[in-house]
Amino acid sequence: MKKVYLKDIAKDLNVSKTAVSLVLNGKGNENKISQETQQKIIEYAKKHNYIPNQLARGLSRGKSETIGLIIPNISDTFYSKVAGVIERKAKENGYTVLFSSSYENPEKEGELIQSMLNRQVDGLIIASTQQNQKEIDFLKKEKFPFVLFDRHYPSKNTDYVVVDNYDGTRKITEHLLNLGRKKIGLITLKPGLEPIAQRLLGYKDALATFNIDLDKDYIFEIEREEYIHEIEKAIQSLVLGKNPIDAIVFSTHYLASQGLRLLKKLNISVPEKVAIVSFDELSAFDIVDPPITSVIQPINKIGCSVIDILLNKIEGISEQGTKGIVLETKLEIRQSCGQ
Amino acid sequence: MKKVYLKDIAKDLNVSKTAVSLVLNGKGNENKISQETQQKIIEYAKKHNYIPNQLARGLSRGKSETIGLIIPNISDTFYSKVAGVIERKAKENGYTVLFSSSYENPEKEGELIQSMLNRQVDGLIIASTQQNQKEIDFLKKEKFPFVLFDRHYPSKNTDYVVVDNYDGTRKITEHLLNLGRKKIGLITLKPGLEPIAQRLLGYKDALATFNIDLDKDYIFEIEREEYIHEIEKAIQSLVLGKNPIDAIVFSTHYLASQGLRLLKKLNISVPEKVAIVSFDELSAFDIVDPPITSVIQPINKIGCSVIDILLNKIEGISEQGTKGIVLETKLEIRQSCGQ
DNA sequence: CTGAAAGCGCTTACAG
DNA sequence: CTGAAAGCGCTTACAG
Repeated sequence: MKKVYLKDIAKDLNVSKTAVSLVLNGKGNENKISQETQQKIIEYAKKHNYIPNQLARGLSRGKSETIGLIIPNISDTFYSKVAGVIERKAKENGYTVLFSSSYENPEKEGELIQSMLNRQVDGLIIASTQQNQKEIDFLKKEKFPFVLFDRHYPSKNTDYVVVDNYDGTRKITEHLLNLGRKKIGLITLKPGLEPIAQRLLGYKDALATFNIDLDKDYIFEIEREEYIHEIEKAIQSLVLGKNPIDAIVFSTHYLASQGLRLLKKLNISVPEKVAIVSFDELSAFDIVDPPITSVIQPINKIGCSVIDILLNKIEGISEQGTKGIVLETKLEIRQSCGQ
Repeated sequence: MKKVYLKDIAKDLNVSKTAVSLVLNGKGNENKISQETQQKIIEYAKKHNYIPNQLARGLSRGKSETIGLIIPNISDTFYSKVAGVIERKAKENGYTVLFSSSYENPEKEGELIQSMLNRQVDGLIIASTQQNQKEIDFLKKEKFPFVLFDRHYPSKNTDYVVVDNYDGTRKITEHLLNLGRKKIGLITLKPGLEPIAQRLLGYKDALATFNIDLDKDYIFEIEREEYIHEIEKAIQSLVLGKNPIDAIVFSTHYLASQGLRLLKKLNISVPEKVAIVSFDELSAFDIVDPPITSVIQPINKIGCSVIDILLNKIEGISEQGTKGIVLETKLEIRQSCGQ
């Protein structure tokens, strides 16, 4: 069975390519093509398993019905879950999604943006490394539809969807303070990303609210690629140092789980001796020993908001300016913070 | 800044489109285009931010440099991790990956295959619902490059990469038996998927090896979409029934974590009263209370093997027949099985 | 209602 | 070394 093309159908059925194209795109009626002809064409297409070439179609129409999704890492729970929501919503609207991971590498991210543009995606969704000013400016200048999520460029006027990282960390730190913990460490990542900056701020402001002086030795800013190694030093210093802490705030789920692993190894009782809380979570955090108190991100809302904004942009419904959405997080109190 | 095309470069530089195309595709030297001209073209392209249209390129060359990945659910850890590996490897070889989730819906899977074909992907990777004989046959007939993973069609002669589900479950069940557990329940999914069938077999054969009669009441085959609800009944029946078990084998990570949640709720001590083990794991299973003994799948190897086979197929290096790879699993003994 | 034709933006023999 | 031209497989005014 050889491949069949539009022209084959047209020839075999003694109609024009135009007619075939129109009918197969559901424009038969509005172009007043006889029911009989339409029937004939549709049946033939089905019978011979006609597969329209989207490349040709896209080229001709200047639209690919594809959305590009660039995230730090598809294997990370948070991103894979958001990706799931985005994909589902995109599909519902007739779009396929092309995804790629930047692995936090700005150059790679730049290349990915280029590559997506090459492929004529109709729009772009990016959880950025925040170090590609140039590309973002380019997209803006070209008025190319895109929306940032999770990490945006606060200084730039773009569409974005983020959660309130400041508020989340602040709430959770204050929760520890309310429980009487006074010496609270923070294990977070090296500066560079807006959410991380916000989480640091939230922690600091919570302490300030309770009139507790900030102890620089209580804050560890870890290199992401080296976190397994560096977090060990951080924990040891916080727990076994001269002035041991009684609680730790972890700014990501992987820092929290690794931190807990190490605390267990050191036989530090959690939460009795050291209470811990995490920004973001893993799906088993509720059955961990002890269950980890976490700041929960509204995954579904994030994905839906992103797609909504993007599709409106693509379809030109809302060209008036840009839209920034900041979503609330939710505190999930579990045992690790000492309730 | 308006968009620039091949023809613009050619015109502005007073060379032919051919020359521009050749140079930009790195074929300048082999076509003996003067260094000077090449330089000129490359600079111009960079300066004006020339973005070649991959749709046009693909259409013209009959190759899209894209791979389609169809999985049950991108949000599931296992698939998102394999997807990560596949994406990385694909990228290294110049391919972008188009991904879509079937959500275990055969019709949807069929549509996705069609859609990917429409988009002229060069090859397809599928973790199938195993209910699309027709599509698979079609791909085979067309000699379209594709490889199945995780779930394949045992009766069909295709390329595939799976793990030894039978062996994994058997090993882990025997481990329980060796520890003296005799009344071992199985909580698994309704039949339909090859891995699930194999896991059931492994469990049964392990019991047989130890001369233990199979008790039908100990096996619960759960409807996936209803698992939260159904597993509750299963656990209650196994644990609180007239003939309570002393161990449970869970055939997936989400069944295991949900099962443990329920056992905790019922105040059943694990592993003292009931030992549990899981096929596959979540990343926090080692810090869960108690840490869950699991059969680990070689994620990285799965992804690499899949890509290897597919790329060979696409590039026509190995047309001779099909290749089936069965990878070994690893037992990770933790506390939940009573060691 | 229908058909011939131009065009989408590339690549690639082919002739010089 | 280079250019004109055909072709990839569609869509879509436009003329009838």
